[in-house]
Amino acid sequence: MSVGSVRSNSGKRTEPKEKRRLQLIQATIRSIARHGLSDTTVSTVSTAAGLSQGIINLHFQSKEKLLLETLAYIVDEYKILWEKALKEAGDSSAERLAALLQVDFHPRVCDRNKLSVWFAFWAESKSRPTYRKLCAGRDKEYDAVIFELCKNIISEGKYSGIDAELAARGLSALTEGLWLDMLVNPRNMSRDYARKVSMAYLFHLFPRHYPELNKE
Amino acid sequence: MSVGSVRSNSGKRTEPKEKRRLQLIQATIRSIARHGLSDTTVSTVSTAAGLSQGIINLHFQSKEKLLLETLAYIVDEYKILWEKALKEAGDSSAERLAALLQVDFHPRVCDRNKLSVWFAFWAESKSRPTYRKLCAGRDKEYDAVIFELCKNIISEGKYSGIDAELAARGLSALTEGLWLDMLVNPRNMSRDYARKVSMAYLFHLFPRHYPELNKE
DNA sequence: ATAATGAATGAACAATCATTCATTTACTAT
DNA sequence: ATAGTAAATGAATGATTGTTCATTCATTAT
Repeated sequence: MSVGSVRSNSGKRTEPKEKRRLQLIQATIRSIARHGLSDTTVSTVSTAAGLSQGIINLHFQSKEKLLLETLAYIVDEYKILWEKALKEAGDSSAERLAALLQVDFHPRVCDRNKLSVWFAFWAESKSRPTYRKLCAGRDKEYDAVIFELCKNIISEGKYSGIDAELAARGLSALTEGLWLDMLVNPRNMSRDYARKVSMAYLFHLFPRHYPELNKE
Repeated sequence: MSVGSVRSNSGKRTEPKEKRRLQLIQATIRSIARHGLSDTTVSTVSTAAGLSQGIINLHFQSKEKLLLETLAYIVDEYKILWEKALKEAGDSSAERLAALLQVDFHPRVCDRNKLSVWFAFWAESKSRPTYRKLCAGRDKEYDAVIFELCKNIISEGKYSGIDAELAARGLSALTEGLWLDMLVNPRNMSRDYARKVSMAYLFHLFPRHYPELNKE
């Protein structure tokens, strides 16, 4: 993924390899969003990129590999974003958990084109183990972090009657469900409202840790 | 959908029209679950049904119409299930809301093959208005009912600091997210556990209405 | 039994798809 | 400038797809 010492020569007919690959991946995202995965063909992608038919087999060996790298690109971007958020967040578990949710509703993550890609691959993950494995990496780490944070908050706040795992699983499922609503029915679910729904859940779980949420 | 006065002649080579159509719809569900929507062809469906190639264009005019009717079938089944649950439920809003969640995690709804179909069409709904419209009907009614129930429970229980719409949207998003987890990672999310996550959410929202949930 | 009906078949067809590769084009080094 | 290298093209290819339809077959009515 390193761009390295690539000279800036945008618009030229021949671009450096990594730049073309990225361009094609982004064109793939747009094509999946516009036509759906079923109707995404080599032709729709290369047209979206403004390039020729053969370009895909030149830079990726096959259409299937392009699709896999497109999924990997989105998974990677998401992971980088929330790892960065964790680094920059404060020390308290409550802050760190809130920071994670900020990422989940960040414009770069909630972009409707990218959501199309997430759900396109999730939908086919049952029949394609390769897709599932790529996504499973994300889930495992992410869920573990959220679980730890919930556990800390519960013991810090001496909350009784809250199971950390139930709360954590609920939180991550809630996020996924809100993503789906934003994808399918964007008029009824904006990014900002989704964030509010998610924060309301946090407030009801841990009222003493998120008192300010009650006033929004 | 009325089977009417159809004589039972299972196994015969020529079945009544409605029976064949249902058989093909169920084969389509299995095919989408097994191969994904992208790789579901007329051939995979007819093979899954144990019938010949031409059968699909005979009973449905095209593959596209078969897919639409398959989605409509699942949407319909779900609607019938939760309308029936509402009729049979008690009068209190708390009971009625719990009854709805029971349906959401009913084996007939959470069947992994059917979840594959839901998500396959949701994933493509952005590019196919026809799919979105079919699903939108479900969402609108369902969300309205959940919202009303939440509103009633809030006023009954004099809960302060809970916005009914935030709670309702959260509840329906949570369900969808749990469905996704059951589809993508069934080992980590069973039907029973999903139900528990969802009930825990209810308990934290309305603790005085669902005291028993805290002991499970 | 026989004829009539229509459901089911599957080979054939046209369209669409991913992939290949000989050719063209652009950039770099000398 | 020129040769050499790499990138990009797009027509051609073979495989796959949805659809059609003449034929076969099972059931029903006479």
